[in-house]
Amino acid sequence: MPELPEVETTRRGIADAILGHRIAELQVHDRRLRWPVELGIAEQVRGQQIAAVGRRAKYLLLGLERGSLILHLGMSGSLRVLAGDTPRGKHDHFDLRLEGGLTLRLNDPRRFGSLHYTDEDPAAHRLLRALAPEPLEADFNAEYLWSLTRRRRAAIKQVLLNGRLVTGVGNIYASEALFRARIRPTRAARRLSRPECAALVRAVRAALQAAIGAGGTTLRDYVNSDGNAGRFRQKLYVYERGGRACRRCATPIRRITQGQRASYFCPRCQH
DNA sequence: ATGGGCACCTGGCTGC
DNA sequence: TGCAGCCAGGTGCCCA
Repeated sequence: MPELPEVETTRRGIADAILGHRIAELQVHDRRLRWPVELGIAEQVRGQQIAAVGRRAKYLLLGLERGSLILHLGMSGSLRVLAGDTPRGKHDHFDLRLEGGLTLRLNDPRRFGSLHYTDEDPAAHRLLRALAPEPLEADFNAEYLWSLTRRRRAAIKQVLLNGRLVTGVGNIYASEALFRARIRPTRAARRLSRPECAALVRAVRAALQAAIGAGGTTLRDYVNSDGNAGRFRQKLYVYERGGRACRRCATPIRRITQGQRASYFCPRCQH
């Protein structure tokens, strides 16, 4: 599910409600996430105040007084801020109960999400330390993309999905960004010209920012922290639009498979 | 070093 | 209705 725009929408949606609140208790109802939630976490976070609500790539970071909670929504996770007495439902994994009565609850049917705690700088955590630059920051730029792609024989779509090279972009926005940059997903990364790298960087940024502005994309089950669907689906150019008319030139959008995942592109607009 | 494929899950949809 | 098969927004890890 969530790519960077959905995670960022979630971050913004929960920040005001939980910032400055103290953790009364972390109640883990179902430890079974991508990695089993470590039992000691509850003990470590109890009583700590939430000092920051940040994001690194698709990870949410809750900065506490003495450490950080690192959480990932996987393919199907969503976070809600709820009244503490809201009944639990299927696939609810934990409640971060706050003093004052609210609770931050994770629901994740497919269990690809995760929850970790670290006392150290979260950037040094094993899950975060090798991540590429933030796509909306200045160090993700044409020069960066150009130099890293020079030796890459892999398709540019695969490069966009490799979090050590580019972060925040998942299957939806990889196709969307490539459409905006007019580059075919199958092009070998090393064959991109400098101007194409520049265009792709701009396209990645534009696609992510537009989606953030619309509260993310809901295809099936994603909900924002307010329980509502994202509104970006209507604005997608190619994703899940196989066979339908290209919004730019009316040619039917094509669907192909790359690395066992769907890619969509316009055979006329993209080269 | 790079790249390809698999694994981890549940649920919804399609077609027989 | 039932059931098998396929597909889905992520990403760490193993192997060649």
